[in-house]
Amino acid sequence: MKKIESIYKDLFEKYSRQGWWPVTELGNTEPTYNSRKHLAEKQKLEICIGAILTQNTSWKNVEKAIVNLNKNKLFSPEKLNEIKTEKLAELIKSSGYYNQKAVKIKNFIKHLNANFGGDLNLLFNLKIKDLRKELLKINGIGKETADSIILYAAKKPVFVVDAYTKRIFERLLNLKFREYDDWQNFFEKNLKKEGGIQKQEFFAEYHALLVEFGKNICRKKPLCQKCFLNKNCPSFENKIT
DNA sequence: TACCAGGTCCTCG
DNA sequence: CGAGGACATGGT
Repeated sequence: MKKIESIYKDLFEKYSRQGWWPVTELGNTEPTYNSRKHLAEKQKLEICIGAILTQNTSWKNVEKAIVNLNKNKLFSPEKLNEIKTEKLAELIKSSGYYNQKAVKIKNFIKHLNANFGGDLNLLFNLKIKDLRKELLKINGIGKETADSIILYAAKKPVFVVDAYTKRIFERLLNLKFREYDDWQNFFEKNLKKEGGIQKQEFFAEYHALLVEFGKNICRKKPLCQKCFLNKNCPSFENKIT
């Protein structure tokens, strides 16, 4: 078994299923973790907005913003189109960078409405490559945010690379790439099955597990003593604990 | 108190 | 290109 496969196995055995992406059940206001097989329109939009809100921000702060948006029934292309940027910024304040993020959300909605008639399914019908290109046209959506949307809202198999992913594999495998796409290619090539591409569920789970591991153990200042993967970790052996 | 969090864009050199 | 800065709240 490849190292990145056994790392997944160890993480899953330790943390079990993460149920990403957290989404609000219809009628409620707070997002919950509970891998849904099917997402309502409203929930897909919530994931897109959530992906923007969580840029360089802890999820707890994003949750408060999502609750506000839910209470105001704003997760619809029409409502988000109508609301003033300043008003939106106020509602998402807890997520930080709120002025920028309000503009980013508006940019996303404008693009969706102008080019896809406000229909996320129409956008998500694009092939992965085209969908990614489309999302990257929007000012405020970078590669990680685009891939999160593709993986968790459109439910297509892409490997999301975030700060945790890079940090964890730099330490665990001495892995280091300059470009985001090089990181992503590494995982997608090495996690490909013989029969074809890996399942979306697997990439979704792997990314979520890495976040959990990165938050609890492989922090910026890592807790190597507590780490259940330190056996073959070069960073641990080098005493960078 | 200082540091960190599920990044992205813009501006320089 | 690629480094460096701006954006900002809330938790530890």
